[in-house]
Amino acid sequence: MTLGYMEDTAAHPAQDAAQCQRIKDVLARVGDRWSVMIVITLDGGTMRFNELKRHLGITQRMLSLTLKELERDGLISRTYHPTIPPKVEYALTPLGKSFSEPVRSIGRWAIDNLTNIDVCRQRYDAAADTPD
Amino acid sequence: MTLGYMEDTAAHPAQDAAQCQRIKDVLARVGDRWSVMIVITLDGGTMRFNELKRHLGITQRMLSLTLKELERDGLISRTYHPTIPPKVEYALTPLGKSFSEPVRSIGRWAIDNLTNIDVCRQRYDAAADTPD
DNA sequence: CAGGATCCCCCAAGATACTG
DNA sequence: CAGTATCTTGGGGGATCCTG
Repeated sequence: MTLGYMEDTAAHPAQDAAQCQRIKDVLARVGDRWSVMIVITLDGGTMRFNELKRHLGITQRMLSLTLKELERDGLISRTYHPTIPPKVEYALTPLGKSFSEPVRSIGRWAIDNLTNIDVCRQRYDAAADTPD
Repeated sequence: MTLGYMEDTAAHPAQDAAQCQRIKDVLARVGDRWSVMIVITLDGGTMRFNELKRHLGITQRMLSLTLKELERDGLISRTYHPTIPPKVEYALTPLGKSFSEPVRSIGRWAIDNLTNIDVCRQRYDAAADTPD
């Protein structure tokens, strides 16, 4: 599988289609805004629930849901300390850490090209204002 | 900027916050399902509108909108051939190609860890069924 | 063929309130 | 503190029809 052209080949059409679907699934999870932000954040070290909440400016609900999904996928671990008040720590698993690498490369690209994209947008918008 | 912990530091709080926001913006564009799929597909070579449409199983509307955004961001180029019938070719720009690299690394990670994630999910779901 | 214009639906995600 | 439960809404995105 090449990640490039992904059309059905005469050779193994159904298999490719299935693979593509699976990749879409993973990318859906991975592409999710909050998932990415959480992974990036936890890459900096273990954090508690409300720490993440404040840090990301995410709502309680979305944080809770996203963390559960990430834990289900094995990307993060949840450690509950039955103290009073309770304390729950979230951290990247080895799988999560391996995932954070390509994610960081995307992040780095984003940083490196922020202004680049801005220039493109301005040029595009300017051209739209002056049609011809 | 480290992409790790991104909390306000005493040093430059506002700047960090602004950067984070920008990164979120770019990731929002980049994280978009169709944007990623289109970039991956075009990484395989130039394609026409309906080719992309068939290939991705995307609706006309979404394809049109997403292509416009990608063009605005300078990731893809649009070449119009005023023939009859008209012919429009889409291709990655150099910026788009540079972006496709980290995207491909994510794709590769996804492929490498599909089964890995499946196992984690099954284990998680099984544990949920047998709550201790 | 390449797309613009419209209508419409559904659910992702925010806000709010409550609990162990 | 670390969540769950419930209600509500914006807009993402599909379907359909139309044009140069």
